[in-house]
Amino acid sequence: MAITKALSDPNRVRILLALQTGELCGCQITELFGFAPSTVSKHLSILYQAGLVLFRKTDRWVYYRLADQAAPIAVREALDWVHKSLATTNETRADAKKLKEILKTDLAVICRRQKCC
Amino acid sequence: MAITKALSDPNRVRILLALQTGELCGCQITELFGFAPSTVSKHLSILYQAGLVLFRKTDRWVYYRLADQAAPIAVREALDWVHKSLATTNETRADAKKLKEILKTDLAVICRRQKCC
DNA sequence: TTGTCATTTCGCCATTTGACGAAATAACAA
DNA sequence: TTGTTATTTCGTCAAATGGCGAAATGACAA
Repeated sequence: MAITKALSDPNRVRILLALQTGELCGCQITELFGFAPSTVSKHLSILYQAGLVLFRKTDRWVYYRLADQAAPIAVREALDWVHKSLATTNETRADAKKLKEILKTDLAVICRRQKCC
Repeated sequence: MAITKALSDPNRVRILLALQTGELCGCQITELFGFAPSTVSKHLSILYQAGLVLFRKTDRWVYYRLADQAAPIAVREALDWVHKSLATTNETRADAKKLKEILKTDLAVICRRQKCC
C-alpha cells in the first residue's frame, strides 16, 4: 500500500500537516524541518506517488499542496484521518508556529539561507 | 505514530482485514498466511500496541479481534479507513476465501497441522 | 509434579529505509 | 550562450524492519 507506506514515516506526516496551512514550496518545507533538500525531495516524491500531494512548478520553485476532492476516496479519507487524528498534537503545533515565521519571510531569502550552513 | 507504523506493513493490514470476519486465534492467523508463529505473534503485538486489536485468552488459545467503539477515535477511524479503502481488493478477497476454509476446520486440527512441515 | 502445546521472546540475518553530499537537471537571468 | 539557483537523482551508509528457528513462557491434562 503506497498510502500506508507514505504515512509510516513521522516526518512525511509532519509535511502533510504543514500543508494544511496551504501550499508550500520545497525550500520552505526544507527550512521548516531542517533536513537536506534531497531528503525533503525524496519525502515529497513518496507522498506524490501515493497520491497524497500535488504540485505545480512556477519559476524556479515547486509548490506542493494536499490532494483535493478529485483524488481517490482512499486518499481523501487518509488525509482526513491525518487531519482529525494528529492536527492537535504538540509537535504539530510547534511546526505550525515555526511555519508561521517562515511564511513572513521572503521566499528568495529563505532559499538563499540554506546555502550558508 | 504507532498507528501508521502498524499499518505500514501489508501483512499487518491483511491481518486487520481478516479480523473483520470476527475474532481469530493465533494459529488460525498463522495458518491463513503461512508465516512462522513467531512472525505472526510479532505482528499481532505491534497491532495491539497501536491499539488496533484486542485479545482474550481462553484455554491454550489467544483470540484476537479488532478494537471496538471504546477505542480512541484515531484508532476507530484508522480501522474504518482500512475497511473502506482495502476490503475489496483481490488479495483481500483471496484471503477471505482461504479463511472461510480454515474456519470450517476444527481449531485443534489446525494447530497440530503446523508442526508437520 | 510432569508433559503437552499455543504463544511469546530472543538472537540472527537479509532487505528496506531514511539520512546525507555530490553531481545532474531544469528554468530563469544576464 | 553562460551563469545562477531550486530541485532531483544517485551512491553510500547506519539504523530499522521483517522473516525465521530455538528456547522460554504459561496454561491445561494426566
